[in-house]
Amino acid sequence: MDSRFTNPAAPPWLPFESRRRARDEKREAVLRTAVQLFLEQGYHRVTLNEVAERLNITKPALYNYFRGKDEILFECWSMGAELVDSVIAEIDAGGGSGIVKLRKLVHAYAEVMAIDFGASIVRFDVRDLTNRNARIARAAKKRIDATFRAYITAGIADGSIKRCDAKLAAFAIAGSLNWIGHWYQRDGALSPGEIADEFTVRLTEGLAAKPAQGHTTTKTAPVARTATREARRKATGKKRGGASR
Amino acid sequence: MDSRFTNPAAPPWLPFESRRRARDEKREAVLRTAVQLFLEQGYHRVTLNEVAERLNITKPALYNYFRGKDEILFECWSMGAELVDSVIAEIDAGGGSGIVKLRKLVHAYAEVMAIDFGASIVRFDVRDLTNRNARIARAAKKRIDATFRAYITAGIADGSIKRCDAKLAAFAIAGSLNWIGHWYQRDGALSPGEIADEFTVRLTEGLAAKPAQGHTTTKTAPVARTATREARRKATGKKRGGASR
DNA sequence: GCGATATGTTACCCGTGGGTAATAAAAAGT
DNA sequence: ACTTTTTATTACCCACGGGTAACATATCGC
Repeated sequence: MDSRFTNPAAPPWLPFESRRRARDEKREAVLRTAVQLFLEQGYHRVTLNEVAERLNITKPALYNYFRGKDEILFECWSMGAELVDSVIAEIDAGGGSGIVKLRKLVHAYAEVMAIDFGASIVRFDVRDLTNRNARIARAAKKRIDATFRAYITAGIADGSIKRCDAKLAAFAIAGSLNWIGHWYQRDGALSPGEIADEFTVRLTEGLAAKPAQGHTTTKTAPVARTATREARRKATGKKRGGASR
Repeated sequence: MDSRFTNPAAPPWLPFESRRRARDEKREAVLRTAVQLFLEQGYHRVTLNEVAERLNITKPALYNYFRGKDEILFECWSMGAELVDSVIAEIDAGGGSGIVKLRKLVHAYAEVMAIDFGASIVRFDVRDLTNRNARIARAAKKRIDATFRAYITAGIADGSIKRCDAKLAAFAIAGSLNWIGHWYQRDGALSPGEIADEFTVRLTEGLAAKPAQGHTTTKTAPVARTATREARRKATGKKRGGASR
């Protein structure tokens, strides 16, 4: 079997092979490679030469797809943010009490942390981004935190969650989940599913008004990329933010 | 009142003032300044010139106290690790069931995360250290994690904590606490004490076998620097690790 | 007071790595 | 088949910042 299909980050530029794949595929291939390297070694220790080398191209070729290193970082980050956004959108679309929504969020968020792009949300340093992009990133993080808080507040209101400081409870839960992004590794003993299941009960058992009503088999559909990205992709190659940098 | 006494990181090199303070005081002043800058801007964005400037000296002067930037980083990290070590030592010295020890640890650890040196344990990237120091750092982190796990295991054994996966429970709790180091800020709405109190109940209420026996007023003495550092300080200026770098 | 040691300073080196021409070679359009 | 556009390459620039050498000046033991 061709390793290009088994290796998640295999580059479409295999030497001496047809290079006629679509631009977007290549762009994403860059991001997949970059996010791996960034997580592995840390943004500052990864050189663009290194990224390019893994893709069987050279550094300047990257500039056909991105305006600079920091934009690659931001796009990786963005991919992760979209994962979370789609998760939240789906939960909001569905119904349920506060505690049910919270449990869904905890479960799905835990799984996102086990994905490279997902982990990048919490492991990348927003200070490495341009001012403009940093603001976007911070706003997104704030929205995510607000969602945790909203579900808890809703749960207290509808009686499914017992009285507590929603702000601190959200911090505690989100912190615990974010930390997964720092210790999880694919080849570890725990699968993303196991981690998500365990964290779902562990992080909410103290909050539930009732001792926990049987197993929460209300699984969210496996995280998938949405189409929201499509639109923005077309804007590539245009000017970068004004007051940034 | 002289700002030197109110500002926590005021340098002892005030211009045109007597510079005859002890070497160790200056060394620590460097660390206090460095840790602040590192947390504020991130290790890679802080230049040694900048550190020196804040201390009213010049870059090469720093090399009288440290062998290089990474050693400064490690020593900052080390200060934090000692805070945790002393906390654990104190708890181990005292008695109590598993849940009591765990609560003490959670409370004290939360407070450590609100201290610059404490936050540095979780916010600095071990990959910025030399191989030798990175090993030391990783080992220390492992010991801390093992302590959380040990208290939980002990609690399950003595019946004060209900059955659960000790490994994942420890990850959940430690993650939540570590995350404090990422969001806490001195000028925020929450005081370290409030955070510690809230986290102590929030993170252990789900684990306790009994619904929580009144307020846990078993406060650990405020975190203080131990004397263990004294010995090592004397070794300064000697050769650095062999296979490192 | 006087040499030895500790602690600074100024001036410099140089490796690193992001970013940019200038240019070649495919792909695509017509 | 030809031009045009896209995509990649080779060769280079240069700012930045960690680290060092050579030198100046306190401080201290005696």
